[in-house]
Amino acid sequence: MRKEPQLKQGLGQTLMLMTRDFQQRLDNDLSARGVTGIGARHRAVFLFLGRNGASRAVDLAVAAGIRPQSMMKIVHELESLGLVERRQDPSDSRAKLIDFTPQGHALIDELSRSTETVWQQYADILGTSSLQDTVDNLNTLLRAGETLHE
Amino acid sequence: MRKEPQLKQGLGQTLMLMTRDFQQRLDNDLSARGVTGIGARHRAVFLFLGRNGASRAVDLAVAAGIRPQSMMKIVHELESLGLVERRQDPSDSRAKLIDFTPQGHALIDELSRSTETVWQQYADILGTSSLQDTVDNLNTLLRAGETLHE
DNA sequence: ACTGATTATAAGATAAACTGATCATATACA
DNA sequence: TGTATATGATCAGTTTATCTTATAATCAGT
Repeated sequence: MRKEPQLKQGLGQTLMLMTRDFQQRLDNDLSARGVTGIGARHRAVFLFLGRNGASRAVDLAVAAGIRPQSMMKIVHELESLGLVERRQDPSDSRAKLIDFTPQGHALIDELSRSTETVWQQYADILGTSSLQDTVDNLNTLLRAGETLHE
Repeated sequence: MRKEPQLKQGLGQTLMLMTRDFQQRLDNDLSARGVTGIGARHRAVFLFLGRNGASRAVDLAVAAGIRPQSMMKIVHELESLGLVERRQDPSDSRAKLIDFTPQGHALIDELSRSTETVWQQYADILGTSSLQDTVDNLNTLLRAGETLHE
């Protein structure tokens, strides 16, 4: 019915919709295993902490591409859910380190499993190596533009 | 400079940040040629109309991945800027067709030129064929998941 | 010690999308 | 023909996510 999209003009749209697609698949898988009430921005924090260990709010914000003040709200929400805690950074008395609580540790496991599931769903469509190439290419573009956004 | 932030980002994060990167590059290029005040969601409408011709609000909404009620607001904004107009759809008296005004036509040209520029920036990093493959793969994933989101 | 940068944080504003409801018209079918 | 259901546009109000502005504490370099 509708025309074939012109890829050059549709790149922005493709990226936006793929972002949604991924998050929706993740939502679906998490819901299926009974994990609810944790949105995409919460998950971003969790996955970052899982990869990088206890972190400062400012680093979480940079990774999420938002302001530290905006990240505070997310952290407070996770804190009041008992999933993360803030403790003093011993190396800098201005800073606080955000880290998992034991409950948070349980959740990161679920989350990791779900991201793995979605990855596999994508791999089933594209094949593992094409998917890997695609993600590598995106990350290459991202790193190339890193200096651009400050 | 502080610690390295993102060496191995998760896929979700990569997609989210790439979406931002693209929009930011587009913003930069448009600003450089004096086009301002048109955000990403406005551009999405414009590019869709450029590809598909006069369209219904509901189709614009689907393409943007948002609700028709949300799309209304965007259309109203573009209308009050004199960039699009709504006219009766002759084939369905419930429906209205959203289309460019002459001013809108001028803007779509600028916009096309800028998307071309950003595409070229990316091509300079990855090479044309890798970039093309990457976008093709994303679109494949997107089409595969189309039935999933309704 | 002074200066400027960094970190956390609060408060309020703004943006962008949502839900729910209404109205008009179209389409299917008994 | 008439009635039920679906579609399309649209409004009002709400929620969510982020931004801007501002404050206070601490750090690092001169």
